[in-house]
Amino acid sequence: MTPLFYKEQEKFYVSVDCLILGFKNDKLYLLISKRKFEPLKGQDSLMGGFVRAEESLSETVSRVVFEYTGIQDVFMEQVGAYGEIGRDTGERVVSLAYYALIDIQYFDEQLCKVHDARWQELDKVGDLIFDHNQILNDTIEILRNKAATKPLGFNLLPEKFTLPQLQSLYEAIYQTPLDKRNFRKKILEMDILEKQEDKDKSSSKRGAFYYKFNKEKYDLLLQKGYFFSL
Amino acid sequence: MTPLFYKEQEKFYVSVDCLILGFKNDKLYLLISKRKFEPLKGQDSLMGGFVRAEESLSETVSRVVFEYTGIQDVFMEQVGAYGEIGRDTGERVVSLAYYALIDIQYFDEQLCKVHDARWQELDKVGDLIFDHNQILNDTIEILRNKAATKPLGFNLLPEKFTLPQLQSLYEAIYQTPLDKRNFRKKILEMDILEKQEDKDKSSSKRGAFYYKFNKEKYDLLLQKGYFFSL
DNA sequence: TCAAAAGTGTTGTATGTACACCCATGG
DNA sequence: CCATGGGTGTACATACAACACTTTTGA
Repeated sequence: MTPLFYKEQEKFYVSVDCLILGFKNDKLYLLISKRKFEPLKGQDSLMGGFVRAEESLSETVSRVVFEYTGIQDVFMEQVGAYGEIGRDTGERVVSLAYYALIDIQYFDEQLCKVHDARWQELDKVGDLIFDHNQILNDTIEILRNKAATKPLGFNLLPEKFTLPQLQSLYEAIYQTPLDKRNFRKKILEMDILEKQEDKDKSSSKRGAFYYKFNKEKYDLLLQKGYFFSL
Repeated sequence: MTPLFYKEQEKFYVSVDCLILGFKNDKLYLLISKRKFEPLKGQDSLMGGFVRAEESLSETVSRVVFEYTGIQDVFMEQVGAYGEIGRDTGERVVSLAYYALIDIQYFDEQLCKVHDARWQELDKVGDLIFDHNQILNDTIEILRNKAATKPLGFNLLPEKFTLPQLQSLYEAIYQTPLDKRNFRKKILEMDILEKQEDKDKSSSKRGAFYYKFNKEKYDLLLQKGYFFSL
């Protein structure tokens, strides 16, 4: 069955490393865990898993994300492939990195104990194993570029969110303060948000109106050659 | 030596697929070849090769690019990983795609016969095997985005080039005509080109001055927070 | 009543875009 | 001497950046 030419080739372990990102308290957090096996057992690590024969790469990512968060159908994108010979000090492993953006309210806190995991502020992540810090840096760069031209951010927020929340999310992504009036003007002009009638009173006495992202409107605008930009 | 946990995992064939791009006659060309082995022997395909145990991924790419072009030290970047289960109809192969930008004057034409390869206009590439058309589309999108913010284009030109040449290159990348005066103003304002004293008279009687890209100047400007944009 | 966060417009500046003519030269 | 591609500047429109006060309401 397998053509001869293939049989002469080497085979490799293939894994995925997942950068699971969440947003709370106006800050971005990365889920990291203590590695469960040798080498470097007990060190901080991204969430990972080996690809199985019956899985596509994205299925592996979905499995890993579900295993560590309890959430399914999350937004994810590929960061890249990492294949230096000595990157994994155990064996040669080619790793495909993906980031996943989750709505942290659905995160199953129990799993932190199960996996010895924790949420770490994105800009305070310390040393990770192997090339995971490199992967993280690459991810942050990609995330910043993508967030400016694609409406990724909404994946990190609940279905209903306020404009101050949305603004602080983008401030966290870009690590820079944004002007409130300019931000609101720009996002509202895009006409992809729907104002709700109720308010979030959890962070002020006056309360801030909830909004919803309208994906249908956004997709329609896309077809008309419209480009998101924040 | 190999930790136990690894041994329980599956291994996979890992290959690289290279999108080798060149620029001539004011057009972008992709190098494609007839596949040399089954399945789909004889069909149009990207340049590819299996990763070897003693090679990093980028070493594999360098080897493949050299094998098919005779050129070393080319500019290359990763496009992504392609790992659907049935993407390669022979066996399961996880493929890492890279694009390489070459100065086509150094291309070894002999190799076309050796590998049954040819240069195909980028916007006239027909059906390729497996998911190679998908990979090509992804590459074009990445290339367009990168070319707008990084000085990639110079990798496709000789060391000395003219502004009309450079403009037609960017027109080929973006598939849109650019205004001559605006283009020249913008690129010259950046102060990363060095005007030479001699002219290229091959395409006009008057002749167009040669310019060189000054990488040192560019790197210096980068440190000062400068951003390339075309 | 007051502290704390939500909400609201205008103006100047910079950047991008559109546009037409003269120049140099080889044949 | 003329056809061909190379080279040049300005005016207008649009997008971006800076900036301060009023509103609401629970404690």
